[in-house]
Amino acid sequence: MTEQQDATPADTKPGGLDGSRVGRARAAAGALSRAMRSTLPGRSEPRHPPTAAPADQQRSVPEATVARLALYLRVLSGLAEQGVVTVSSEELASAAGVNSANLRKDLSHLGSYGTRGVGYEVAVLVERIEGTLGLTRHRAVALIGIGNLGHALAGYDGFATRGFHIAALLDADPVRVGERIAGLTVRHVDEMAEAIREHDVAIGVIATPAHAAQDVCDRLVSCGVTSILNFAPMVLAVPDAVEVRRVDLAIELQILSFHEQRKLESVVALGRDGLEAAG
Amino acid sequence: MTEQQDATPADTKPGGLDGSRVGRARAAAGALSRAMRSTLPGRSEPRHPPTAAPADQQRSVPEATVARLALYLRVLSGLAEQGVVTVSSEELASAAGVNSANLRKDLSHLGSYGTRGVGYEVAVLVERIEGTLGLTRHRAVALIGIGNLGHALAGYDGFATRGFHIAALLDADPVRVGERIAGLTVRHVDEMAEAIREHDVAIGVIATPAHAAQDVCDRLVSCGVTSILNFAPMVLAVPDAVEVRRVDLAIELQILSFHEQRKLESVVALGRDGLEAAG
DNA sequence: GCGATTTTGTGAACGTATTCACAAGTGGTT
DNA sequence: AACCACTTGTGAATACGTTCACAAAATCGC
Repeated sequence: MTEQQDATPADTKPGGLDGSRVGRARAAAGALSRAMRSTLPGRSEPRHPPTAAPADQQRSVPEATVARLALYLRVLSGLAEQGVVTVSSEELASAAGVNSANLRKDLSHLGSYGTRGVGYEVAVLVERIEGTLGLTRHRAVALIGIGNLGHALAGYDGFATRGFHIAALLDADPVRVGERIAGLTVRHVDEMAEAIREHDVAIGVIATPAHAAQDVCDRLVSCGVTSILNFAPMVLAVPDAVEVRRVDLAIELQILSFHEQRKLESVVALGRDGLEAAG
Repeated sequence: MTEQQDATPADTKPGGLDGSRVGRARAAAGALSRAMRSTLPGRSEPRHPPTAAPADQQRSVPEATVARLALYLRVLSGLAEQGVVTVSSEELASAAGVNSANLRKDLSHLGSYGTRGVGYEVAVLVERIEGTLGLTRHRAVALIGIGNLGHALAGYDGFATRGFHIAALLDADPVRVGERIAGLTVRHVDEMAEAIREHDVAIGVIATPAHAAQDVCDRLVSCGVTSILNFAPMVLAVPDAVEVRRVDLAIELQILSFHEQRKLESVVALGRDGLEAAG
């Protein structure tokens, strides 16, 4: 997965200061303002003494596991709807497309509640995973950039179904301001601060064109938003404390293209080898 | 990624044999059409003899590297537009949000063409990366499911800009068939086979509701498509030889939610520790 | 209650990915 | 030509992630 994985790149600073964000030629690395960082206690979470509290296992859930937990949750919801009460690691794993040992290890990170010889209770797992992912709290989302993609996202009900609700739609284009979508009115991006405060927004979703994304991102950060989902095809610079996840459609296609290419090459290589062997 | 990242899940096997896929009540993954698989030569690419051709370094580019190459390409295109001719690993890395050693190692996989003391020529890198990712070939894409998201994808110009072009739009809803979007007419999904043959489609993009996705996927596979980008919120079952990448918006939000949660907890923990220390 | 069977939870082995750190080139300057 | 500042390319070290394999529960049938 990866990829997607680190998300908190280099550089920082919202405001002007180092306006040379990516400057001319080389200024990319430019003056890295390391400001903030003040708090974070070291990030690598030393090992906790064996005296740690027994109940809260959810320290140190590996990143890769987190992504899969969300996936398990999806599969489990489906099972629950079908009235399935218990599920074995083997069943759940194959429905999620992962190795069952991997699944068990993942679940063990949240202080697993399975029963040997039986499996896991679907309801219990759902509850534990939701707790770990923080889905019991209701999280408000602001969506910025109401173009084609923004429209689609605003209308996407997959958000609402799991504790997220879109609380604000923002766009810079006066023509779009005032439009009503999915029960919300599009507001101007300059009202971002109010909108975020009003609805206690925790997550910003950027669906603007690339050229506007960094500015929108900086504004979100300065409003205190520390989690951003970025659909704009570019790398955002943010302070360490802000978590950015990028969804890049063109890159996904390029990765697929690579695999197509490789299949082709291996066919060619096989053919060549065959000829060589035969010649 | 993440993540996002493995994409070719567990199991397979065409025939019955291990019919016990996932059992009854728990039949989440249901009747998986496992057809095909016929060809694939073994997937794990044994080690090649040391006599391998010297020029084609592109065997064994690690998965994680591939994802980043696409990212570098994006950054490099931006630099090229700005007229930048050479770039150092440090500059490029920080613009892409990765470690510079990591970047150099990535580039070394494609038989790097940098100059010590100077850096890389932007144009050369672009060319090498495009070659490695197979972007020199023109790749036709079929998009299935023309709802909100499908519309947005059909209109997204980020596809066209890098060697991909949407060759067919398909939907199961007769109401949508006939609609014209971005110069294409929506055809009925039953015409998939013709459409794919006509345009030599290499990649399928699924933007249908979850309940239709597996069926569409099976059809794509039976038409010989071996690369699929799946936006439907579910795990697709496919033969080993087919590469699936999933883009799941709700899961992205849930991962962000987890990090929000963790920040919160660490604040709470710090507070508690502080009190304990003080008390 | 006991053995057969199932399935969890996890140590250990393995594999992949990232980062460090530095020798070896390169171009520019004197 | 000798030096300096810079930057690549890569071995070695480290970190992270997955899979294996099996002991330790748990249930069931008798």
